Amino acid sequence: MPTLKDVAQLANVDVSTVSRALNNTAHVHPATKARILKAAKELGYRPNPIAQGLRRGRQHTIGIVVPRLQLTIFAEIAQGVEEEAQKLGYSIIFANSNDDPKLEAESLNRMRSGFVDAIIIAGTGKNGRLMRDIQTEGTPVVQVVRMQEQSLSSVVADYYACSYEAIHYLMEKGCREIGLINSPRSISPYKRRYDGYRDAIREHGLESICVTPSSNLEPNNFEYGYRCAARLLDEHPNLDAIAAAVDIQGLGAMRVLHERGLKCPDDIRVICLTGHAIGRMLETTMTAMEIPAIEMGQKAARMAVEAIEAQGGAAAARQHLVFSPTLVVRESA
Amino acid sequence: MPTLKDVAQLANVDVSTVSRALNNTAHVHPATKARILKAAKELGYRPNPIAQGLRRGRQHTIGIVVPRLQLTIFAEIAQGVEEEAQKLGYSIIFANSNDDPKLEAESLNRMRSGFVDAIIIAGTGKNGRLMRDIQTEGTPVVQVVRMQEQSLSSVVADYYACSYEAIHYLMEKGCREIGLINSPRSISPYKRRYDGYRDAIREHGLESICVTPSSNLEPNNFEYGYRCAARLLDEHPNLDAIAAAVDIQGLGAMRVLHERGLKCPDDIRVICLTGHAIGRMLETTMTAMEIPAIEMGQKAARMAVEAIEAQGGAAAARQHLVFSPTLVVRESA
DNA sequence: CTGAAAGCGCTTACAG
DNA sequence: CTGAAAGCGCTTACAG
Repeated sequence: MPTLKDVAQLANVDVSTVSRALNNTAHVHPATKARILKAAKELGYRPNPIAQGLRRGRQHTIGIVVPRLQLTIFAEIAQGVEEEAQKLGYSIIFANSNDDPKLEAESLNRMRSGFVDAIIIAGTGKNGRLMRDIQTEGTPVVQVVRMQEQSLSSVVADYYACSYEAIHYLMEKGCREIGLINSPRSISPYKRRYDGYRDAIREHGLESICVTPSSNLEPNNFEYGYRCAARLLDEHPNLDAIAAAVDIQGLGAMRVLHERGLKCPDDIRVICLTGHAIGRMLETTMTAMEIPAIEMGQKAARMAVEAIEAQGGAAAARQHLVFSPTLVVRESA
Repeated sequence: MPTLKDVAQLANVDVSTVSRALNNTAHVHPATKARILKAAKELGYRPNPIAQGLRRGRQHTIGIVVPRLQLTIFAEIAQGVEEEAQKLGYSIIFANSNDDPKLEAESLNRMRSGFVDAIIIAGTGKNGRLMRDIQTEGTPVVQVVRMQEQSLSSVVADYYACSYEAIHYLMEKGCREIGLINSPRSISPYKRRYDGYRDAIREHGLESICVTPSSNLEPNNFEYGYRCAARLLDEHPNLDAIAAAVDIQGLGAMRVLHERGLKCPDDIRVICLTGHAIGRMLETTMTAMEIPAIEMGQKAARMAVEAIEAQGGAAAARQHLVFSPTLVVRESA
C-alpha cells in the first residue's frame, strides 16, 4: 500500500503539500497539483482512513447493534441504516446482541473508545446506564425500534397505535374474543402493544385474553407463536381473533389454525401488530399493521450523522421520532 | 476519554511502561504494575483500538459484503459471521451491494486501505479483478455462498447436488414434468443449480422446463417466483412439480397454487433447492434442500481469521469448503 | 525493570 | 504557495 510519503517522494514535494492537494484544503500551484495527482494515480494511492480517523478524531463509522437479523424486522432496519450511511459517507460496524445484556455491553464497549462516531441500537433495556455514559462521553447514541431511555434520541413506531387500531379493526369485523400473543412487557415496545390492546378491549367492555407460556421460550419466534396460539385456542373455544405482536409469531398462529382445519378469516381472524415484507408472501396473506422498517433505519442513520456533525456546534438536541403504522388489510383478517 | 498518557501521569511512569503493564508484554515490577492497574481503573482507561490498529497494522475487523439482508439467506450468513468473529475478537464492518457491481466496488474499496483485515463476500461476480488485487495486497478475501474466483478461498454449498438430488426425489415421487424457477445463470450458484437440474432431467430422458420472464425483474424475490410459477402453469398444463432456486421464489410459487386452488403435494409438488429457516414456518410447510447458512457464515469467519493470522508465517493456502445440502421432507413435496 | 525515542499514516497550525 | 514540525494514541526496538 503506497502512502502519502511515497506520493510526496515521487512528486518531489513535502507530504503536507500532497495532503493539501489531495484534500483541496488549501491553494496548491496548479503545476505541482497536477504532478501530485499524477503521482498519486500512478501509485494507486488511497488514503488510509485509519490514520485519517486517528488524526481527525472521527472515523466515519456508525455502530449498529440489534438482537438478531434472521427473520426479524432488524434485517430491514440494518439494511436501511447501511444504505443511508453509505450515502452519507459512513461505514457500518455491525453486532448481534442476541438480546443478551452481557453480549450487548461487550459490543457497546468495543464500539466506543473511538472506534465509532455514533451508535444505533435496538437494545435489551438493561444497559441504559452504559448507553448514557457513551452519549455523555461524546458518542451519540440513537435508539431504534425499542426506546428505553428518554435522554437518548430514538426512532420507533407507535406500538400503542399498532395494537389499539388493530383491535378496533377486529371489533368492527365483529370479533369479541380476541387473544393476544405478545413478548415480555419488560421490553418497552411490547409493553406499549399490551397497553393499546388492553385499552381497546376495555373500551368495549370486553375481556383481555393473554397467555404466557410457562416454559422460558425465546419469545420472538415461530414456536412461541405456535404454542401461544395453541393455548389460546384450547382455553377459549369461542376465540374469534388472534393478534400477534410480531409477524413471525403470527406465522406460528396461522400454522396452528391450518393444522386444526380452521380457516382465516372465516373461522378466526389473525392480525399482526407490526408487520413487514413477509406478510404479503404467504399462502393466506396476512393482515397487519405495517411499519416502515427500512425508512426507520434510514432515518436513524440520518439522525446519527446529524448528531455527529452537530458536535462542536450547538449540541444536537435529542429527538424522538415516532412512525405511525398503517393498517394493511389482506386475507387473514 | 483518558489516554495512556493520563494513566502514565497518574501512576508516575512512562507511557511505555503502562503499555507493557497493560498488555503483559514484558516484565513490570509488581508494585509499579499494581499502581498502573489502579490508575487505569480509576480513570476508566480503555485502549483506543484505532491507535492500536494503526501501530500494529491490524484492525481486528472483518468486512462483509452481501447483496442484501431482507428475507434472504444472507441475514443468516451475516449473523453467523458476526457471532464467530465476535468470539475470535473481531468486529464486523457490514455493507450491502444490492447486487450492483458499482456499489460493490465502492464498498470493497472503502474496506481495503487498512480498514479491514479480511473481507468476506457474496459477490456479484463482476469485481473478480478487484477482489484478487485486494488479496494480493495482503487482505485475505473469502467468498461465501457464491464462488466465482478459483484463486480465492470460499465457503459454499453444493448447488449442483441441491438440484440434482431434489429432482431425483421428485422423480421418485412420480413427477415427470418438473419446472425450474431459477435466477440468472451468470451468478455461479444458479448456473450450478441449472446444471444439476438439467443432468437429472436428462438421465431420465425427460425434458427441461425453464422460464425466464421477459421483464427484467429482480430475480431473488417473491414476485419473480410468482410470475415464473404462473407462466410454468400456463404453458405446461400437466406440470406436476416446481423446483425453486431459493425459498422466497418458492413462496411465490405456493401463492400461485393457492390462488388457482391447487393443493400441495396432491395436485403439484413444490421443492426449494436451497432452503433455510422459513420453510418450516408456513401453512403448508416446504420441502427443501437445506443448507446450513449460519454454520457457513461461522466457517467463513474462521477461515478469514486463519488467513489473517497466518500472514507473515506460511502464507495460508486457499481453501474451498463445500457443504452438502440435506433433503428435509415436509408437506409441499 | 524502566525510560526516551522513533514511528504507524495522516492533518494542520506555524513560518516563510 | 510550500516546507518543517508537532501531534492523534499507541507499540516496540534500543539503551541503560
